Amino acid sequence: MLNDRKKKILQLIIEDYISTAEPVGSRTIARKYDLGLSPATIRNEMSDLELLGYLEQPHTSAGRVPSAQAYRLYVDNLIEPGALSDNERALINGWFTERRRSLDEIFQSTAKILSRMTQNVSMVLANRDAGARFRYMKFLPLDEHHAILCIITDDGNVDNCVVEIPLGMRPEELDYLAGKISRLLEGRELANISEELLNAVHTNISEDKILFTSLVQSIRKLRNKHMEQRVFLGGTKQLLNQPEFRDVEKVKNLLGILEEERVVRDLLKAGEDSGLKITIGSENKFSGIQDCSMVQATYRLNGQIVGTMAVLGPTRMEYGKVITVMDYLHKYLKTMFETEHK
Amino acid sequence: MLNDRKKKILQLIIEDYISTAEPVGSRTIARKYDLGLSPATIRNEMSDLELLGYLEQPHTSAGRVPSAQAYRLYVDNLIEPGALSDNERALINGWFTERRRSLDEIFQSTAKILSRMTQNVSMVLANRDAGARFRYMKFLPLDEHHAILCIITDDGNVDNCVVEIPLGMRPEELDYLAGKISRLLEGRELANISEELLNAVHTNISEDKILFTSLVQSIRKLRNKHMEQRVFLGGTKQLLNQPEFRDVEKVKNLLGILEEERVVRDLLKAGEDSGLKITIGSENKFSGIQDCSMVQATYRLNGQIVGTMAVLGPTRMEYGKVITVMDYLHKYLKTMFETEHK
DNA sequence: TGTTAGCACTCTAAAGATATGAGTGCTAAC
DNA sequence: GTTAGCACTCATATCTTTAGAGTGCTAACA
Repeated sequence: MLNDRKKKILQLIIEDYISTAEPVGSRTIARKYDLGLSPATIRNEMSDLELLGYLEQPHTSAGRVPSAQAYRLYVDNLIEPGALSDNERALINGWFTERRRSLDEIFQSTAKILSRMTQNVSMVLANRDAGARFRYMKFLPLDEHHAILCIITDDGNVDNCVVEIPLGMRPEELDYLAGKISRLLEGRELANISEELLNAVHTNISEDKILFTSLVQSIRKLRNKHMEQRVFLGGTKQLLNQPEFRDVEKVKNLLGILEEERVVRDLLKAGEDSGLKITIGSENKFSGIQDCSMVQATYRLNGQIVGTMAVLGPTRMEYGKVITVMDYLHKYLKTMFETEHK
Repeated sequence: MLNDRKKKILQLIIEDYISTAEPVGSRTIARKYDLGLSPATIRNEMSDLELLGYLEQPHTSAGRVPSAQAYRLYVDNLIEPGALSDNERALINGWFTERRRSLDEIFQSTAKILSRMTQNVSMVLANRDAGARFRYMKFLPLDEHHAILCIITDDGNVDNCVVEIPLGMRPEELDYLAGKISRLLEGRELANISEELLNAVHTNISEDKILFTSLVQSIRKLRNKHMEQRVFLGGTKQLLNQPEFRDVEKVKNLLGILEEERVVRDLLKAGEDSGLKITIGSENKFSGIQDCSMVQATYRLNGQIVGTMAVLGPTRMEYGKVITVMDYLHKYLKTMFETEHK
């Protein structure tokens, strides 16, 4: 479609615009990059590129700005995947080791790093071990009326909640109950502990109806809690570094959207299927961010979606850098998870 | 010191400035509020107030703006504690019931409500049950090499972590160990489980040195985790609604400070002793927020500090409203905690 | 046929000039 | 003690001018 020279010029314009945020003129290209062409020639080419829909002019006497179509071509064909500098790599490693006690903190760190490295807002959607299996449950006595119900999954996670128990129930009885239920649910993926199964548990055992209703309720609650997807945001501050958000109104607008966890969740879920997804400007169907671009990467472990991370920013985004960073983070997380889960 | 008329005029100026963020002129006061005085008279009074250090002029032909000294007088003497409207009360209750499964979520909601109601940044420092007592510990078997160590406190909380155990150790042995340690620590406030005590536990029991070192380590870790103070922020978005933060640079500045959890923690800890503390402008010793005011309230349960909440904003802050909201939240949280802990 | 120098033209953004108006301080009269 | 009147100040808004970056077009050149 475009000859090599046009492509080259377009690429330079895009990259110049990405780094300066200023409309790019023919002279700039001629001066900054040694193409062996005069401004006039470049001007002619730019004129063509505009006609083809790749460039736009904010006004007659400004330079030109890449269109969404140009960015699309750029990320699909022109982009050259870069590598992180040793410095950056060290920075990332440092941030990660700073805090990483729990899964949540790892995801939070991921969001933070992503935003720091890309100077944009980052979002991480963590699927809490959807594949975890029920191992067993156990009661820990608390006082005469209460015990703590613990559910242990095969990845070594414990979820617990307080349940009410009938007065005078002995520990052995509780152990017996726990064992009975455990045998029914053992080895099940939490995701597959359906309502039907819970109901089956309920009817199957008839020792103490009232206690059981509350127990099944608690199991359900813990199951949901364990499976809950969590959203982590990063870089609402970096946002302010982007010239596009010099205007406070725009910032408010975007922050308003990000504040709604539900919206962010939907946004991320929408792009979860493909490994790497880049949405440019109005390609995105969510209102309010149609002048933004989003780069999203979804990661799996044994086929299961572990999480999805995304960077949201102006269409003028360092796509190459973003992809490189995400790639590095992916590898990092991968080894981290694999050693963790042995 | 000031006669009643001066006080009244000063109060009106402060309140007008708080609500409009514009320097207040003598005519405005005369027109808006029916004092039975002409602008000229008010002008004379204002001139006096300026001489006394209560008012400042941004420039000759602007109105006047209250000084820090004026705000100090205002919060100490002039302020009239308001009441929340039914509407606001309903709003708060709604936000609280929206999510309140865990302690953390309650504190997070508190921060959110505080910022929404006051249109300022809010901070909540939660002392995780400093008074909780060790009840007992228990091992939940996981696999051949690992068990989950659970520590149960008298408030029904369970903290857990995975510990490595020697191959072939039987559940009964683990139970025996757990019992032995539990007897040593039982009834102790977690805060009082000192390093010495842990060392005593360590030397006291000589069954399996290596296992024990790791166990004591884990207990220490869980103790620290349980006692960890947590910081919750709210309303970084509301910040942008304040005219003082129309300038993106200022926003960045403040957000930069709030991003450092350590700084926020120190900031809040500094004002923890008194019940209600209002710091105006440069009264605050922390750099970067010296053109801001902070209203902070610390709450106790049985003498123990449960948490401290604060609102940070421009010196032009609705002090009355902030205090009213905090007061309401305090009562709300109090009943919530008391019913929770019976 | 592709490339380039030259030049008139366009249009924004910065700089400068002018006008408006809110607010003050002071004086003199009530 | 209060107030009307008036000159004065100064930030802000508006208009005007200027400078400069960039374009499109034409004509000449390889």
